[in-house]
Amino acid sequence: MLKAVPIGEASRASGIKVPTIRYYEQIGLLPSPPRTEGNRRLYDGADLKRLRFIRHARELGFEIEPIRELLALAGEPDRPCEGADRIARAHLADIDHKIARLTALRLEVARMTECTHDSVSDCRVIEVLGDHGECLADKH
Amino acid sequence: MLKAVPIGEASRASGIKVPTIRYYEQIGLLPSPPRTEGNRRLYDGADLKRLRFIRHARELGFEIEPIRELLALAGEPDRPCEGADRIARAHLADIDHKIARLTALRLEVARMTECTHDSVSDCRVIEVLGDHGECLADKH
DNA sequence: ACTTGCTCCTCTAGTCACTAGAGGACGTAG
DNA sequence: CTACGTCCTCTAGTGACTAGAGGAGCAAGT
Repeated sequence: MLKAVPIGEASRASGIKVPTIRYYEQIGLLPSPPRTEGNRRLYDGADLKRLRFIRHARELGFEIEPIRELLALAGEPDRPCEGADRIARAHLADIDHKIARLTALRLEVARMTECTHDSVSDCRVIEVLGDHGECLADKH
Repeated sequence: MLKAVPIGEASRASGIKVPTIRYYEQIGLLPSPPRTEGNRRLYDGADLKRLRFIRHARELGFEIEPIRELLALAGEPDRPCEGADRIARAHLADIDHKIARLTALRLEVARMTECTHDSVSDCRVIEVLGDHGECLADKH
């Protein structure tokens, strides 16, 4: 309500790039703001708050659809906790899964790079990649 | 040289889906194999080896371009180690970077889900996402 | 010979979350 | 009045596939 700002300033205030803000509007994550006579978007304080919410959620690795749900839940001050909590827990499980997978990969790639490096034609990197039996785990 | 197989069998033997094999051929990761009179691809042992190499590298999280380089290096038995080792080490650094970032995210999302759950209108999930000051770190 | 069912072919378009660029209009400071 | 920055819309590109349409080849059974 204090003042409405153009998209560039909304971008600076939220840390979201200008084309990305327009993209969020296009996919309906952000409501279409009013325009000036010159057809330029004008964002108010609520829009900026929403943008910062989105940015923070994206930084935490939430995908767009969960963010859409979280925004809907944040909109109604009654019982947001169950739904929001479920989404956050699902995301946490996803993060744990990714960390576990990357840790397994790390181990194998590290083993691979333990190349004696003096030997020339028997490179562990190439060898390990070529020989499937060298692999520790195949799980996704 | 033992026998050439059609794409479906190459898929089963390598664990790479049929459309993906065709895609690899399209982007030049895999040479175009000879065809039967009926225009069907025929893969020999070297092709299957290459496919398994690619699959294993993909499973370890290598991207296509690094794999392309690794395949080129594997092709010449002289001095493959320096280049291959560099690629593998770069990938390892990338994995470490991702793990570090995910670990930081995990901490924050976990903190977020420590919701007392009895309180209704003050949900930590929504609150943390809305309030930027709650954030521990902003780094990418 | 015919049909059934599987595999194969090419081609296009869709995924996710943007990003880049073209080509143009507006707004303001000098 | 001109220069520059900001804004507009629209299209296409990214990576690494995946899905589907629409059709042809091929082997086995009737």
